[in-house]
Amino acid sequence: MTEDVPIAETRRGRPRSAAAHQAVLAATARLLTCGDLEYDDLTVEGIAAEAGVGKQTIYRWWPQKAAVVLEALLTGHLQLDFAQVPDTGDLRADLHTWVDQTLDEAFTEGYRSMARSLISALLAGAAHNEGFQAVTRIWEDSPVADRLRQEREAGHLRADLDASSAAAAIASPLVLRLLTSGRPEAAWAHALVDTALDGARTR
Amino acid sequence: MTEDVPIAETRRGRPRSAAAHQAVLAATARLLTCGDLEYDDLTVEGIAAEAGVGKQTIYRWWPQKAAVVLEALLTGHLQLDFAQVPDTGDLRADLHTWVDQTLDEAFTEGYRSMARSLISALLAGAAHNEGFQAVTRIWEDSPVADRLRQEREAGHLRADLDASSAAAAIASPLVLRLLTSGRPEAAWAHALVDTALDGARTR
Amino acid sequence: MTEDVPIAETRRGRPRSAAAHQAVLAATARLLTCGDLEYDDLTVEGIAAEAGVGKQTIYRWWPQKAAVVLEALLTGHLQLDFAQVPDTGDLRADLHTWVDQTLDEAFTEGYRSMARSLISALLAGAAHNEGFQAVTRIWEDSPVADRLRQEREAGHLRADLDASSAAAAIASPLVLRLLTSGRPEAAWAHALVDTALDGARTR
Amino acid sequence: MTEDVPIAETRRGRPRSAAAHQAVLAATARLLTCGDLEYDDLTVEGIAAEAGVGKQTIYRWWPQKAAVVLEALLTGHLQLDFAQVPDTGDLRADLHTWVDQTLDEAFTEGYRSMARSLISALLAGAAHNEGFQAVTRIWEDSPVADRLRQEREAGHLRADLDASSAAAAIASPLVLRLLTSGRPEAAWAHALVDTALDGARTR
DNA sequence: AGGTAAGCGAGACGGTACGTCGTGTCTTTTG
DNA sequence: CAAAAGACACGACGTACCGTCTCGCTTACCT
Repeated sequence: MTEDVPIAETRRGRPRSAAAHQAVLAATARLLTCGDLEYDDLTVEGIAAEAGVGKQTIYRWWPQKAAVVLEALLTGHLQLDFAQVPDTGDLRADLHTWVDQTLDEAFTEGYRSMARSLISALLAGAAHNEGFQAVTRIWEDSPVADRLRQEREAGHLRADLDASSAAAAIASPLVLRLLTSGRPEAAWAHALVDTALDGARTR
Repeated sequence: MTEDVPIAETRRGRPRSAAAHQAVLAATARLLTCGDLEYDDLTVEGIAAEAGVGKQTIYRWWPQKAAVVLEALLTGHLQLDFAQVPDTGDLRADLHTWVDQTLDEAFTEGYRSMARSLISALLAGAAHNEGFQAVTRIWEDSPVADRLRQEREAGHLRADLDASSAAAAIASPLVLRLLTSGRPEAAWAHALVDTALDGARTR
Repeated sequence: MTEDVPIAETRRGRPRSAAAHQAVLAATARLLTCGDLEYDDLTVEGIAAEAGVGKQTIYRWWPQKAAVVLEALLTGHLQLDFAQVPDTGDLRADLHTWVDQTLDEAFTEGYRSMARSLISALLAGAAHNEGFQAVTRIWEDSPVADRLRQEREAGHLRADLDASSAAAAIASPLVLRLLTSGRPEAAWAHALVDTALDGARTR
Repeated sequence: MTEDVPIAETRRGRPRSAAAHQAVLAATARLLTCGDLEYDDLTVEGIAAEAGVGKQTIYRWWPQKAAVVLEALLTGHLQLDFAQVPDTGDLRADLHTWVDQTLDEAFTEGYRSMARSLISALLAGAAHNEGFQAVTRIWEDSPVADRLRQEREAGHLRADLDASSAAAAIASPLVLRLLTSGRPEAAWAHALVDTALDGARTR
């Protein structure tokens, strides 16, 4: 996030306080996680206060609020991972289970506000900042993609399968539904898995 | 958006001005479309000024900025539709074409800021407002869903296919990519179509 | 205030409501008296609501808020009289008593807010409206003036005494002190009476 | 106005900008004096704009509009002093002259709107704010009081005369008249002086 | 060892927009 | 046809944050 290319160029003056840096990221994560704070309600002043840090210290190191959130995300202060895909040997059943689990978790109250925080951050930041593209990895490089790759190697799936794309076909619709507050029916979600596995065409 | 339950309950006092109502929606669309205005830069005061309307009139009828934008969207003042799916008889080729077209359009500058406007509005609003679920229709009831239904009726697709779900498997990943500013590679997008049609499994 | 000369001229349509007129004045007095409402906090909307009357009905008959208050004052809906001057035969003692009483009353909480309401109204109105000069009568034609006139007729005071002016010399300083929230010392107030009776010059 | 208790308590953070402080007072005086602005028409937003200052800066230091005006008054940014009392040796003639001058000045248009500004400020503020009692000094510590004190020391007036009280007996009625827009007759005003000097009683 | 160049918490600064409130006008239905 | 109800355009209110700017420190390198 912050350009840290100290090419032997020893900086003069007081060095950056690592403590302040961490405090900011931790405060950000704390506010988004525990509080009932949406991303939009998150303020730089609020972060500074929570972190016990001067506002200027934040502006010195991050160009905008979204950058703070993104760094909190990428450094793991803010966790937003999907559940693991179980492995019973039956891919279809495993993915159905994963989809159900994911929806269960997603529509748990605490999680949802955090998830929306993430996506709001993503959007607000991504609109103007190239670095934010990384966020798509969250669903495109999800455990689902790993499993699909693994099954492909085992020869159970098409050899030319684009695992990332196929994972996105399952996870992206779920993410968008998660954001719009309407929990989809299980059948709809299972159909996503079935379509991705079997295709729409008659076999 | 506005409760229109005309239970013969004749309202007293001056009736709501349809002109003001329309002026607000039109002004909103005008600002987002023609101007170089992002959703975040759109202000209630700005809408009121552009519409020649009192600020209070907006707050009287819409709880938040996002609701105004949503209504502008749903009433067609703000157009954000997907392209039509061409019909050459070859479903796969048609969908590939549609995907390419959609990405071309989406990564046109003017369109993108408007599209992000939509989704930001959606998110800010959807988090707390049940009415906003309607926004999912934009991609789940897209022309792709219609085409899939039509092909299913013609017997070219599985009879038990959930067309909405399958359309989402194609459109949702595109929407999310659109929001995160990184244009996906054509191969990735085509793979979405192929997975949806043929499935991941070996046939 | 309002021309109410319905000279047998049978008007068509719904007759003007005397009840509404009275209700407005009564509501005004009620709000200023009982409530903890200052004049500035008094609103036309508030009066209309309290009176169960349309806002327009008020604007139809009075040009401004101050005019309503003034009429309430002049018609006695709003009482703001000074205490009577006792008559023990000793003018000086009587005026000292009156001054003490007036201050006691004035610095009673309920009274003060009403009195300030009056004066605020007076000022707001008087600045732009000739009719408001009448308000000066409250202190210049106070019971003190009457008593001075009476004593002058009895030959106890100078025959050429301007009773109104002399009464003002006593009452006006009290009124201004009342408005500025600092209760004057009794000695200062008694000195007002003594100066007015004996003059500043050595005798 | 602002608590200036410099208890060696070194304040942290950026110190208050004296420039902004002065700019606000100057702008207030400028608007009330030069403009055709009544006190009621004076807005905090207007002051901020005229002063080139953020609105919050005003609210940070003054609780209400009236307090700004009062401070402008007390610091001399806004001049509202009475004329000097001439000194020809003849006290009565001098006071008559002063009264006439004061009324002439008071009923000059420019002055009056400013004067009402003062009193409106006074009232709105004084009702709830102890600090506003200072305003009474404007008429009770007027040049008249000084002159009376001086004459008392010279033995021309009663040794026990309360000069402040006697000055109030002359000035307060004038102030109230000034506020209620009716210019009193000269005779009435002269009678005030005569009563204050000679008393009402027959000598 | 002292000088000096940052960084630090704090918080005031000029701004912009917020969402609310009150004004005085207007347009309905009701009596 | 006036009165009630209440929506309307307008504009000020007081608040919340923005991103910038002093302050008086503290820290750690560099003479």
